[in-house]
Amino acid sequence: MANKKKSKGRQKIEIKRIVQEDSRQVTFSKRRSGLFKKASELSILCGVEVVIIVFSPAGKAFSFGVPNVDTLIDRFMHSSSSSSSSRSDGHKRGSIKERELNREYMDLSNQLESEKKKGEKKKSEANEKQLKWQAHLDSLGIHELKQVLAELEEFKKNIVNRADQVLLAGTSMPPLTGSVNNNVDQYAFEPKPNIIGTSTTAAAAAAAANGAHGFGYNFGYGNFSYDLDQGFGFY
Amino acid sequence: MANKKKSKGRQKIEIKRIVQEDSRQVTFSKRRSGLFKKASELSILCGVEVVIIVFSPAGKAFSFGVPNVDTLIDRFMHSSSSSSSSRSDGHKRGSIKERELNREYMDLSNQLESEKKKGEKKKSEANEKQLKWQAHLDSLGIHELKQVLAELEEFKKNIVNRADQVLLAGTSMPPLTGSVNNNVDQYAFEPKPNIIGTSTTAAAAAAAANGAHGFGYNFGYGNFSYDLDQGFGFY
DNA sequence: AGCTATTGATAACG
DNA sequence: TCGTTATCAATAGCT
Repeated sequence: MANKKKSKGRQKIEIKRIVQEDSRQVTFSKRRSGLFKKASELSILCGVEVVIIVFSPAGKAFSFGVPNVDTLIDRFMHSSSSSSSSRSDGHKRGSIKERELNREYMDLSNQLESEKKKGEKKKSEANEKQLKWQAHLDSLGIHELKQVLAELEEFKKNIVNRADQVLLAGTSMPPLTGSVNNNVDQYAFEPKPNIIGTSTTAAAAAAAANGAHGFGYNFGYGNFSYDLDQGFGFY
Repeated sequence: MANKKKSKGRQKIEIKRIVQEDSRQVTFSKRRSGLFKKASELSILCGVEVVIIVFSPAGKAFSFGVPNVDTLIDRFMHSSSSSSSSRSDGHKRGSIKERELNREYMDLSNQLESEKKKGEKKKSEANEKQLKWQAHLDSLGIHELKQVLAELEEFKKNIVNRADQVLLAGTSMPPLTGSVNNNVDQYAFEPKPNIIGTSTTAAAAAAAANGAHGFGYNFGYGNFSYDLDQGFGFY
């Protein structure tokens, strides 16, 4: 049958950090390109000036500007409070308009996010979950398995971080970090980050997404589970 | 029934200045919106920082920035400039020198860290799970954490084994050992004090879930997150 | 501000 | 990184 598809074509994706390094890099490249193109079109179609700057995690800056980046940035800074440090505490001159816009984006993203909720039952015994997990594993392709592995790595790193933390705070023992892939994220476990503006922790909306097809892994300290919709967890 | 089309739908257009005042305005509005959305997605998907400024002919400035417009512009200016683009096909990226960027990035993070924390709690099932998880982790001593790690390793092995099976059974692929380069990003909502024009910042809910308040892990099949206010959770 | 019909962008693969 | 293709997402033209 000549119905052999050459590829699955574009698939829908959730807007959240791409874990796989290479995929993320590819997407970054493609989308940055697309973004610049869009900006270009906007400027031409509507006769407006646009500047975009993108900082990659590595610290590289990619910029785009019509008619010219520097000029526009200059103008922007002169037309607004150029004092760079004035955001120590949340909102300032919050106009109604900006508030609305913020909300707009919130809603927008919420839509994208809440799309993954097709809640079902949940909560079954660990054994049952484990069986499902096995079944699930069997159904995964190599790519998906790699994905899960990658995620697991991240998960592990944070436990390691937590361990290091404990060590630093208390007894003195050799850090676990040494035995694990370093490259440990600095912001991992210990909470410090904070948000400046509004923002209702989106966990709420997502939280509604109640369980589903999960599976679990039982061990000494509890039931470690992984849920298709909810991810890893302890019970 | 005469299947009357409700509209001609989208038609192909040339990328050149839209003459019709009204249409141009509408397009400006729509496309600007789309551009910001794309930027938001790029920042979330790839964990990068983005800033966009659009000057309307009237002199209004519309801006978008993750995590914050001013900060990024400052960084950009301090790191040098250049690299612009003009006209239609403006795919262009300019490499900016980096070096100090890392340090500045750190400073930025520290600033964000010292921000005030707002406490708001929501009760839901998921939230309870988060609390449980947090409590669980906190209660663990270094020894237990090591145990968890060990279990995690075993857990991983199972996945790897499964992957190997897949590999053996199917096409051959490169070794399956994905070390993940994690980079928890911090986003902040922060309306820019733009005098003229509207300013938006939108990491949106997805970003919040991804690390604004704490940090998040995105699993391909679910999420696992830690929030300053809500602790660990999955959804 | 909504609604489609289409075009345009791009995720998954080779 | 580049090319292909199937899909998904953005949006031009109307109301």
